[in-house]
Amino acid sequence: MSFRHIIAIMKKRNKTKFVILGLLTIAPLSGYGIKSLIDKSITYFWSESNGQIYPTLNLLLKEKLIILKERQSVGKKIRNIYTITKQGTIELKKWLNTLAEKNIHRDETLLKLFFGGASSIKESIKHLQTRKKEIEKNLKNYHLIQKMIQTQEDSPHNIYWLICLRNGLISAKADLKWCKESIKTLEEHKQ
Amino acid sequence: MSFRHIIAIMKKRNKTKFVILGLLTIAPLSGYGIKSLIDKSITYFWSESNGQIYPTLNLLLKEKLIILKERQSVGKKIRNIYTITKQGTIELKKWLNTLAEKNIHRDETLLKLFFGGASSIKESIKHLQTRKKEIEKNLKNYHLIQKMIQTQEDSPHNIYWLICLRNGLISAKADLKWCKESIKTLEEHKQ
DNA sequence: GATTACATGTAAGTTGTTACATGATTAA
DNA sequence: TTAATCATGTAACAACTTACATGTAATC
Repeated sequence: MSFRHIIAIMKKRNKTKFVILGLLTIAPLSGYGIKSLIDKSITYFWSESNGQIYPTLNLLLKEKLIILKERQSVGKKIRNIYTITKQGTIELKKWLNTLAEKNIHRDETLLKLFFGGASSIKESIKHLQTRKKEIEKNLKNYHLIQKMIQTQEDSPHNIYWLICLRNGLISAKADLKWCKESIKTLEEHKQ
Repeated sequence: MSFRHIIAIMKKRNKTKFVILGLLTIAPLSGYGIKSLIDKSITYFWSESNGQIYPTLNLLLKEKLIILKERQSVGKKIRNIYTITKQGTIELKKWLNTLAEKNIHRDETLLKLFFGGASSIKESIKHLQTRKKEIEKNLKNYHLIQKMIQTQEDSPHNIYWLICLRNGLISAKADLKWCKESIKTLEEHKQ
């Protein structure tokens, strides 16, 4: 036990806090609603689990960054709807205006391809084909989301949502191109 | 405390193990060598910290998937060089031939852009410009790595490394295009 | 009558990073 | 002589997932 262990270790940025605050600027939501919204919208670049959401919700309540707007109780069913507070929007804005940390992305498919020499061309092609299918599925979904955003009434969020969506579209298309090209390269190499 | 907590919870896939095994198929390496090689090669799609590498190295020794090939001792300096065992290559191959888990990628920049409506156009453009600079830096590095691989003698790894590199190049270019386009969109929206 | 969706929450784990300690060697 | 690089390792934490418990309400 040395000195360094006594002094406080650098606080980690709990991003779940800001994801929740951000979503509450769109509409008041329950914990369940937050999880569903994440899975329907930002899931392609961000995800959260219930084990993160519910405890964070209580933390935010304690810090007065959100408040319980409504507590529905039909029979024994409980439903908590939260709203962001003024202090909450201030904290969110502070974080939004802060430089993003360098994002560390981990891609298991690429890792397996990198070590392809220790396996076989056949297996590597299989990984690429699985990836290809996944991208094609995502692409279809992106198009659906795009229509949904474009047909809804104008909101200050729309421009930002379309930008994020466009990132998904462009990246997916590029990745797809790479898949096709790489499958071809490996197949030619086989002969 | 219920039954579910007594029965073993599903084992997690320790991917650090396979990263190390994979790198040892390229050459015998020390812990330090492994860390350096990761930072010079696969860092764009995979990273590991010393806190993961050294304990895993001892785990792999215990499981006999690697062996201590050489123990250099000049003065008091210690240096452990590890080699992969036959059993190690078998385990690696097993993992390589297994479907990759769906990769969850978390992108803080996109998250901040998604909530841009709670901040300002100016701040959102700033995030995009930071991203743009980062990609441009990466692109330069990709070109350097590409030359390095292409000028070195032919090895069974080359084709796979070039495929991974090409993913970096294609993705980076697509992302850069998106950055430029999005900056323009937001700037036009300002007026 | 069974399944799915709605709804909240936690225990127990795994995974991963950070910030050090320790000390040798090499280059400016 | 100072700084950087080489080299191994760990304590303390933060972050995150999984697999449940425990219900209600709606729908097929």
